[in-house]
Amino acid sequence: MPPTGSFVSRVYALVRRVPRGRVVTYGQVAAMLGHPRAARAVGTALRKLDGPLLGNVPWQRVVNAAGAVSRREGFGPMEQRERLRREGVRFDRHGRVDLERARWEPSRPGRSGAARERDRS
DNA sequence: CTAGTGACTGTTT
DNA sequence: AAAACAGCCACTA
Repeated sequence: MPPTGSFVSRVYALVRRVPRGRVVTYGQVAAMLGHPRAARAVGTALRKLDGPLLGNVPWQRVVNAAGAVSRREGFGPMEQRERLRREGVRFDRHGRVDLERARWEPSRPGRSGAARERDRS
């Protein structure tokens, strides 16, 4: 387990708050934690996810600035894309998410409420 | 303390 | 649109 209060544990804590069907970017997470230039370190943190945390941290909801699933060692982006699809996240033909629509921001209302009203028009 | 190591990102080819 | 580059960073050996 990462030390309480460490950058890594704070990344996990934040990602846990991302709702189903919504995504955030590495850079966004870094910025929200007060380290706007630590996007890469966020990826490093998620890469080390294991044990019980794997089941408690919705790591699939973190994508890169282009809205795509980043490449990594081990397994391909298949699993992450599948997990997101299962939550209702749509991908375009380039395998990218429409961040304008799916990006989650704590301040911004979710799919229910004002946002739905806004999208109708 | 020094040197890598990437689930990153904005800029430039 | 895609690839190469160059900063950036927490973490690890």
